[in-house]
Amino acid sequence: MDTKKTGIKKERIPSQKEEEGTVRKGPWTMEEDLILFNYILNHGEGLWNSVAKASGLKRTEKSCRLRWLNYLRPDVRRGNITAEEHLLIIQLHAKLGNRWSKIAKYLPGRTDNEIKNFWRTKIQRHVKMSSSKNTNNIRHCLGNSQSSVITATDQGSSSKGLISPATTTTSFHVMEQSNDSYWNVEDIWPLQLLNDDLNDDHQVI
DNA sequence: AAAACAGGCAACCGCTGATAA
DNA sequence: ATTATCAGCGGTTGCCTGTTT
Repeated sequence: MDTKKTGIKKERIPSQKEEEGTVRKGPWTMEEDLILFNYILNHGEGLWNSVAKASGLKRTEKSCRLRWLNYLRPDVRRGNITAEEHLLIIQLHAKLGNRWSKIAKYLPGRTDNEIKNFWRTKIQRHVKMSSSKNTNNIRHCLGNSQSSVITATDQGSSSKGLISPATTTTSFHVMEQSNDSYWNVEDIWPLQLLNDDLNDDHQVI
């Protein structure tokens, strides 16, 4: 999978536009960001096809949309995932699976891409590591629904009342105070790492 | 000091569902 | 009912940077 390790690169057939050199790819420049930002400021979100064309950017509509949603949008939060967000992601993932956009809705300012990356880099790796040394930890944690708001077996209760965007910050202390060895707190996550840069002050533009 | 390695993350790709014609 | 187009989603890739050897 990881071409960094395998050295195998997947061949990609360039589209006609790409071959003609009319579509730009790769990292966005500040100029492009400004153009897109100003265009959306003046014309509003949506109609990405026309955004891509009318703004004069040599980008696809998908690229424009992604850049806006993941980076330029004013309400996008920068900086590390907080402890509360971390726990919420774990809980929501246990319930929703890889529905990143759904999970993102419960984390204001966080993008599905950000959460997905976070899960893959931080959580999934730890789960693999800890599962190899203690396979039962996860099952034990998720099956023990008394102390967690959402569990893997909590399929029927869905979103009505148990958890919602308005109640996302509740109940984390309950889990942390439990005497049980939770993989999602003890194994996964050295808390101090996540609190390092909470006050980071990134500029969007 | 330099090379190799690994992690983090932005961006791309392909697929799917919704909607309009 | 069918087809075309658009928007959104999840998976994957590849670059950049920090760490280790």
